[in-house]
Amino acid sequence: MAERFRGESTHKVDAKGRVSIPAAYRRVLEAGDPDWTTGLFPTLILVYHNKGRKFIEGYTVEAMDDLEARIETLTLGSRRRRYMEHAFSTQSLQVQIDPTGRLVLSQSIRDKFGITSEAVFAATGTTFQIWEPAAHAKHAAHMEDWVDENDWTDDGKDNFDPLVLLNMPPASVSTGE
Amino acid sequence: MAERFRGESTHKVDAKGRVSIPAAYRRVLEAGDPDWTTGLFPTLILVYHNKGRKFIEGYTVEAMDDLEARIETLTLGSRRRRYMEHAFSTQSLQVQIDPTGRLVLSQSIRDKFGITSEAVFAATGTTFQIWEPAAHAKHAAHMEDWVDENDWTDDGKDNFDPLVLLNMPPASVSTGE
DNA sequence: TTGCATCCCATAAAATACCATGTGATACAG
DNA sequence: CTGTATCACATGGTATTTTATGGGATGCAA
Repeated sequence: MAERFRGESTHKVDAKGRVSIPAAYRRVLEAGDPDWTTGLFPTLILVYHNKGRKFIEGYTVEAMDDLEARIETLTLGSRRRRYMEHAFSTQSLQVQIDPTGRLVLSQSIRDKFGITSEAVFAATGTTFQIWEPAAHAKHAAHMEDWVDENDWTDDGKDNFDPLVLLNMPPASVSTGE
Repeated sequence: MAERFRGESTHKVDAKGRVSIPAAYRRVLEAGDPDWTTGLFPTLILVYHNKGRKFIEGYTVEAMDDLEARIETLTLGSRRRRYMEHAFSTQSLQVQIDPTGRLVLSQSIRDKFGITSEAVFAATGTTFQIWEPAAHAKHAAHMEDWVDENDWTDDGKDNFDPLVLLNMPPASVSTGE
């Protein structure tokens, strides 16, 4: 099992757009970069399409290879495939961590996500997200609200445990075609 | 079946947030870390989301792999899935036991759970919990109250045996979507 | 020449490694 | 068995190393 991104933290973004990547994430990026060896600085991929999301998504080289392999299983020339390419190839960029553990977010990307002096890093396992702090807070509150709106168990709303979410049949989704 | 955490104990937390892990738990953590061999120090995962709970939860590497595999069966992009990722990846961290059998709880985590000079460790089988002592006492009392409030058998409240709890159909849950 | 993007250097605070001790449990020799 | 040596555990302190963050100088391209 590949190493996974864990944890969340907030970091300063300076006038040049430099941000420190949480040290714990660096270990994962190193492990997920086939070309990395001690002394080198790992490469990662940032996906900045923002259809339905307000964060930049960070992938290890390995994780992006996997995702691309999955995209390539879609029918060549299909809309779905073109859209995935648009979202994950066109609107992404490959960057390298600098010697002090930082990466640079260009002005245009910062503008796109409203990032100014600080950014929140939130891990989700195989990827991590970079958010404008207020947007992240709002998103987190949204998720809590969703949980609060439902009565998940016979044990009262105050005793919700996320694990009950595993005890249910998956929700169905439309295929869109 | 993997080894299981058992027992409870209280340990000092020093100014740096260091706490000894009960020696008995260490054996379980070692057994549950695929990379561990004699002489090494096992890795574990701490989950600190506190929706409906007031404790930090400790997982072996193996137990967390299992949980993640289950999370990955949820539909990618569904609310449920995102919530699980938020709870168990974003609000978690991987740590390693140090040579003296301790782990470090950062200031922010200690603040979140009100932990200051002492912490209670309580085993629950596949995971263990870390509590602020007073919160743990309250929680324990709460559980006893719950038992006392119900008439479980025809044998009178003073003759309650927890094993009767096994003689009941599981409670149903809502799907929330 | 002005706006960026790099590279190099600097530093305070935080995290980690390293070393030390008392104490209780355990093993072992006599 | 019984005194003693050994070991594991819980806990404390100090020394190093990593982080996170800042600034300036350099190169280049619009």
